[in-house]
Amino acid sequence: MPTKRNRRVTISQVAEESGVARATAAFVISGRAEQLRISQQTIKRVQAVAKRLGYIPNQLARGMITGRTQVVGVILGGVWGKFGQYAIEGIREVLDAHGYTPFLTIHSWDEAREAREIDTLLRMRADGVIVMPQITSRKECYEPLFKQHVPVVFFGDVPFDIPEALVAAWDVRPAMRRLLEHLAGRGCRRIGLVGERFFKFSRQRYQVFTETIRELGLEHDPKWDTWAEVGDAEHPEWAQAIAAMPDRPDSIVALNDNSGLQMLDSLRRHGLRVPEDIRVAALGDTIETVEASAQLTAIREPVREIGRAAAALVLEAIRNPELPPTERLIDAADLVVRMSTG
Amino acid sequence: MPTKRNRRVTISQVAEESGVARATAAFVISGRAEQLRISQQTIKRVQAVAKRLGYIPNQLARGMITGRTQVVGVILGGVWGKFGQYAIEGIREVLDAHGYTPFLTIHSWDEAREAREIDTLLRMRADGVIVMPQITSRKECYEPLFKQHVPVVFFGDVPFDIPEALVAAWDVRPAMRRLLEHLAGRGCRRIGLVGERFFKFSRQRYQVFTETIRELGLEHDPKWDTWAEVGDAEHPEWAQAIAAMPDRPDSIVALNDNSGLQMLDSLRRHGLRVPEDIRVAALGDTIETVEASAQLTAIREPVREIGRAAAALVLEAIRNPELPPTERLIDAADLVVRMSTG
DNA sequence: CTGAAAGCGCTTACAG
DNA sequence: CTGAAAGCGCTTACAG
Repeated sequence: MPTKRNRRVTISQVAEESGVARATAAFVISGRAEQLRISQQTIKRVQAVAKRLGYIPNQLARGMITGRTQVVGVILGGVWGKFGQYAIEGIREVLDAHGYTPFLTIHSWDEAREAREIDTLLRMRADGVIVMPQITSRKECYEPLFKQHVPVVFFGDVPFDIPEALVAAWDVRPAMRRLLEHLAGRGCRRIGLVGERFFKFSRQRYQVFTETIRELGLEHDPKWDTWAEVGDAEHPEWAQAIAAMPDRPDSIVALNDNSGLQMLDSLRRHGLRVPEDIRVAALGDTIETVEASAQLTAIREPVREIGRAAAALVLEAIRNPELPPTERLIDAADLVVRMSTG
Repeated sequence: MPTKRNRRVTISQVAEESGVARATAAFVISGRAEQLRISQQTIKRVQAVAKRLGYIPNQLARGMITGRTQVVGVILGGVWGKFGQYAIEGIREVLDAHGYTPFLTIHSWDEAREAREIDTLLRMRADGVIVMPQITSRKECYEPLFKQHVPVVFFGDVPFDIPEALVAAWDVRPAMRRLLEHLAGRGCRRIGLVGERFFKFSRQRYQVFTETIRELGLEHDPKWDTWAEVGDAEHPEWAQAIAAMPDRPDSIVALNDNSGLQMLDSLRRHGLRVPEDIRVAALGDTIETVEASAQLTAIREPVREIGRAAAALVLEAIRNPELPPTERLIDAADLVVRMSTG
């Protein structure tokens, strides 16, 4: 018989080779040697042997014992655009500092896929999960995580049927104000809106929108609003009603850049010139569609910061299972002026 | 004392609740019930109980026993551009079909980061690794994987000091031919080149370039060539020499789109008009820099297909540790004509 | 510091 | 099918 393949160096071998007890070696390796008042000399020796033998701790075994894998699942939509990169970097920065590893997965904007990824993370016994929810996913999708008491932090937004959750997201109030002031500065007075109803925060953003309109003394008529009813579909017909209005708005605020880009496209199809006839500005600047977004005035979402907040929150929840529902809101209002507002 | 947190349902509980032996339950759950000639009735019962209890197998425990985690580490540069998305989708498609899970990590074009990610995958006992090597990384970086006999498949290219490896990459010969024929069709005769020396395949691409030049009866003078000596740095000075040449080339082929984009920029800085004075065309169309790449004629790299090949190869290597060094080359020559060739 | 021991949740031969 | 058992590699309390 050949020797068993993949036979790795174990802590027992390190102990034996060092001439110490297994417990001693284990304490040295896990960096808690002081607890046992182990001499510096012994520590050095064990460390040297571990290095020489190429010892690499088995996280599986560790996880079995401690009940902690030190892994946090991260479910993204996909790896398009800068959004994902910044989000990951922010998340990783914080997890790293606390000895946790992100386990990155991707739902590709597919509900079934998202459910599968969640199942995988559950089997892998991730200690917690950070998820950018798929736009049509509902509470049911995350139920398995809740049932197993795996802390879930929602990144950016929450399905609206999950009223209480751990959330790290953008505080859009300052951004909304900045956006509307920018439009007002361009002479706009009559402000319409375009957005997607699916998420809780999208709805809250609408409220922020109407409140800010009022504060700034601008006009808003709900009949100028356009709401997407389906997830990813395109909406070339959106601007049809707007184009036909005698008293149409002079500008449109988009609750996210995706709907802003689609509105931009739709306005043109229906013969409206941007920015001459109508201006468009969006919350969020994730640049999914590149050429188009180069034309859309928008406010950058502080993705990296939200990533950090999300990671910090999931770690808190891992440490304290009793942590109540929490919303961490990051404000930022970094305006990028482009063609769509002239 | 509170009950221990995170206490999950175990196979023993499923067995007990089903009134069968633990071994029986284990066989049913792992889908090998026939081996023990377990009755359909028992199978149904155990499955029903498992479902009712919300049993989720512990992959850690499984991995401990079998020596296989069913996890394949995937190390990408980052999640910018379409490249990553397509690569992941291709990889996942194949891994999924074989019961493996991709463990996605990102080196962010940082050598130290790449080494850390590798260490993490080693601790997690990934069964194999697919890596898009960081451009300046050398053999040393992957040594820990080799030492532990973890199969490594290089995606797209290999550091040049690793002569023998498992590789899934693009067969650029047909693409090169297509690109040069396209340039010839635009009246080009004198072809220069720009590229990065760091990788093995970049070097091979040069050979393919010169051979194809010869086959097509085109001209090439090595003094027209530009080689990047450093990784990610920008090279605004690149075109200086070219602009000054009395007998300069009428077109430049880039060995990847990044160097093509930089050359495009550099040519303009030095007063050359593209495509009037000089044309540029690239191998690879990963669209990292968006606005710029909208101008660069290029041939798409078959990233999704390479992903599939890479995944298939790593699975073979996991099954057969004796698998000799292998190169899986995918050919594709999907030309996208843009401004840079007029 | 040592040494023996229990136990994490599972797989897997083995005798019945 | 059952039942008892070994073992994967580790952590962790415990008596010395």
